[in-house]
Amino acid sequence: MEVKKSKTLILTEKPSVARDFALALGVKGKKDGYLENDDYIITWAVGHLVELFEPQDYDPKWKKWSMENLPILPSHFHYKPIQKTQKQLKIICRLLSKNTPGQVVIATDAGREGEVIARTILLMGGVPAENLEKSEKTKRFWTSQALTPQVVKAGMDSLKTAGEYDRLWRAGQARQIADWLVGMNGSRSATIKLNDLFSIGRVQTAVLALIADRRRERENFKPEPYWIFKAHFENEKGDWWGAWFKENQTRILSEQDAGAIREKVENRTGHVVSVEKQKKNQAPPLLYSLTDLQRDANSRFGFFAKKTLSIAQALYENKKCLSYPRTEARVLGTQNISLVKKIIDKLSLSYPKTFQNIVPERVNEKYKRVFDDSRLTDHHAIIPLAPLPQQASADEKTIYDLVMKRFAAAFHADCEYEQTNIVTQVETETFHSQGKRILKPGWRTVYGMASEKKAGSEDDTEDENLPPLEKDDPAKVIDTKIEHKETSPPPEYTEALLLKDMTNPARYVAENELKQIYRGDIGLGTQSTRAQIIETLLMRKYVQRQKRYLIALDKGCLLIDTLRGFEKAKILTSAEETARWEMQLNRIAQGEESGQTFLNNIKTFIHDLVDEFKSGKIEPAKAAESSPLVQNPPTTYGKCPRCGGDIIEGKKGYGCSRWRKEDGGCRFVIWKTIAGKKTPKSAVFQLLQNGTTQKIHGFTSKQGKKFSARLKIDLDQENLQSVVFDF
DNA sequence: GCAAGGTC
Repeated sequence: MEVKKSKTLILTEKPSVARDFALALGVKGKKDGYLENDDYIITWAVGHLVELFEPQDYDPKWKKWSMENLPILPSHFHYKPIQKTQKQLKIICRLLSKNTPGQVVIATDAGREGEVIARTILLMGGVPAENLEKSEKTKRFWTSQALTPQVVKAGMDSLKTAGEYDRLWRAGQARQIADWLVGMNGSRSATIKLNDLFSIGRVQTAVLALIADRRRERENFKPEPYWIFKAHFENEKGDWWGAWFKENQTRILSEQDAGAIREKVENRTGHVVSVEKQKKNQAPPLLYSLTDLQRDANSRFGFFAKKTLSIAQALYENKKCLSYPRTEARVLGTQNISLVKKIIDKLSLSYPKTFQNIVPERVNEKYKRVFDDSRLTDHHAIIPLAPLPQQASADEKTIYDLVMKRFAAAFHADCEYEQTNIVTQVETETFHSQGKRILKPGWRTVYGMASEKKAGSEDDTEDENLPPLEKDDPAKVIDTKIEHKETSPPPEYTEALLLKDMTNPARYVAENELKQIYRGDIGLGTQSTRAQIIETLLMRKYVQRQKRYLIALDKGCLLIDTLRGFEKAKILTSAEETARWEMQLNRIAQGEESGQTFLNNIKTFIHDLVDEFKSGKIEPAKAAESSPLVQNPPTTYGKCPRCGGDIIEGKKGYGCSRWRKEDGGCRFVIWKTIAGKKTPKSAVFQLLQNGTTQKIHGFTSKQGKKFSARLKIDLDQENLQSVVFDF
C-alpha cells in the first residue's frame, strides 16, 4: 500500500526568489500562485500580505477623529489581510492547511521584516505557534548570498528551527506596533489641534526636522567676510602658486591684513622651506547600495530617488540585467565568487574597454573589500547580471552604466598617486602648495580621467603638477592675489544630500557609545522606504521641490515648531532619538532587551504625547518669539517701486510683471548679477521693502577691483538701471 | 484622513 508522500512547502518573500528556488530544486509544475512537483510546493508572498488592524477595527469609537478618544492604545494587536494581495494570501493559506503533515520552510528575506512577513502569514494560515518551537515541522532558510542554485541547495541542507528566530519576530512586531501607535496618535493629535491634516511618524517627522532646520539655519545665517592671499613664485625650475597660511589658519579676517601681507612679500624673494612627497593609494569605491546609487544618480543626473528606484526595479524585474536593488549592502558574499567570474566573462564581451584591466587576483575571497560576509544582511550590493538589452531606454542605460562601471572598478587595481606638499617662505610669511600626480590610474581608467577631480575645497591650492622643487630653492614672488570670500551657510538639501543624512544620522549623535550608528548600520528609514518618505513629505505639503532642492514649507516648519514646544513630543524631531529607538529594536532581536519593556515605554510616551497635545496651548505669538515662523518662499518678491505691480523672478532678473513685449509697459528690474556678484534674494526683499540694502561684499569693478557697497533704488535712473551702488 | 515596512 502506498502512503502519499508529504511535501515540503517553501514560502518566499517575492516571486523572483520563488523562481530561484524552483530553478535550484528543479520544480517545474506551474500552478496558480505556486509551483509544485512531487517533493516541493514553492509559493511566495508579495512583500507584506498582512497588516495591523485599523483603529476602528478595535473599537468603532475610534472611527471619529477626536481628542477625547485619544490615546488609541489597544490591549492586544490583531492582523488582517491587505486587500490588494488577499488572493495570494488565500492561496498560501490553502496550501498551508492542505499541507499540514508536511514541512514548511520559511524562506523570506534574511532580516527583521522578512521574519514579520512570514510569521504574520503563518498566523493567518492558522499554523500553530508550537509548530515553530523545536519542531521539525517549521524551518527557516537563511542566507545573505545571491540565490544561485548552489546557495539554495546549501541553505536547504542547513535549515534552522524556525523558533530560533523568535526574537527577530518579536523585534519586528515591536517595530510595527510602535510605529502604528506613534502614527495613529500623533497624526490625529496634531490634525485636531492644528486644524489641518498633519501626519506624524517616527521616520517622516525626523526627516522633516532635518529639512526644516536647514531652512531656518540658512535664513538666520549671517555671512562673514574673509580673504585668501595667494602668491605666485618663480625660479629657474618653473613657477607655482602658494596659499598663505599661519599655523592652521588660511583665512585672513580683514582686507587690511591681507594688504599688509602683500606689502611685505611683493617682489621679494624667499625660499622653499620644505618639500614632502607621499605615495598614496586610493582603493576603488565600494559597490552600490540602493541609497548610494540614488545619491549618485541624483547628484550626477538630477534623478529623484523615486525615479532611480523604479528604473533599477525595472532593470531587475523586466530586463533581468541588474541584481535585486533594494539592498543596503555594499559588498558581496564569498559564495558569489563563481557568479562574479561568470558575469565578468559575459560583460567583457559586451563592454571590452571597461573590463580590459580587471585584476584577476581581486576576484578572490581574500579580497575583503568586495567579498565580506560579515557586512551582508538580506541582500548583497547591486551588481550587473547581464549586458543591458538593446531596447533599454536612455534613463535605464544611465542607471545601468553607473552600476556596471562600479562593478568593473571594484576589481581594478588601486589608483596610485604621489602627493607633494611644499611650503615656501618669504620674509616671515609662509605659503602652502599641493601637487598631485597620478602614477597608476588603476580603477580610474573605468571612468576616464575627467571625473577624477574632486569638488574643490575652498582653499584649493593649485592641484597640479609642481616644478621639481627642493628644499632651499629660491622663490621669487612675481604676482599676488587677494581673494574676497564669504562664509557660506549649510547647503540646501538635494535628495542626494538628504539620503546621505538619512543613511548616516551619526553626525547628529554626540556619543561614541552608539557604535552601530557610526558604522552606518542604523539610519532613518530603510532602503525600500526612503524614496517613499520623501514623497510623503511632498504630498503633505510639508516640503516643496524647487529645482533640485527640497525646501521646507511653512506647514512643515509649523509642525516641527509645535512638537519642539512639547517636552516629550519633541523627541520625534530628533534623528538621534529615533536612531536610539532603532538600537533598542536591535537589542530585542539579540535577546538583550524584552519587547514588552520597549512597548511599555512606547505606551508611556504615547500617553505623554497625547496629554501634551490635549493640554498644550499653541500660542502663535509665543512660538514666533522663540523661533520665528518663516514665510513660504514667495512667488512674488514684492511690489514694483515704480508702478506697484508684482515683482516676479525672471531668467536674468527680478522684474515687474507689467512688462510687456509689445509696448514695453513697466520695465523695472533688479538684475540677478550685479558687478560680477550674484544678487542675494535677501537683498531683493530689502530693496523692495526699504529701497536699500545692507552692505554687500564681493562686487568687482570694471577695472577688476573688488569692492563693497550698499544697493539702493534710484527712480531717477532709467528703468533697467534703477538699482545703483551706495558707497 | 493617520505609520513604516515590504513588493510590484
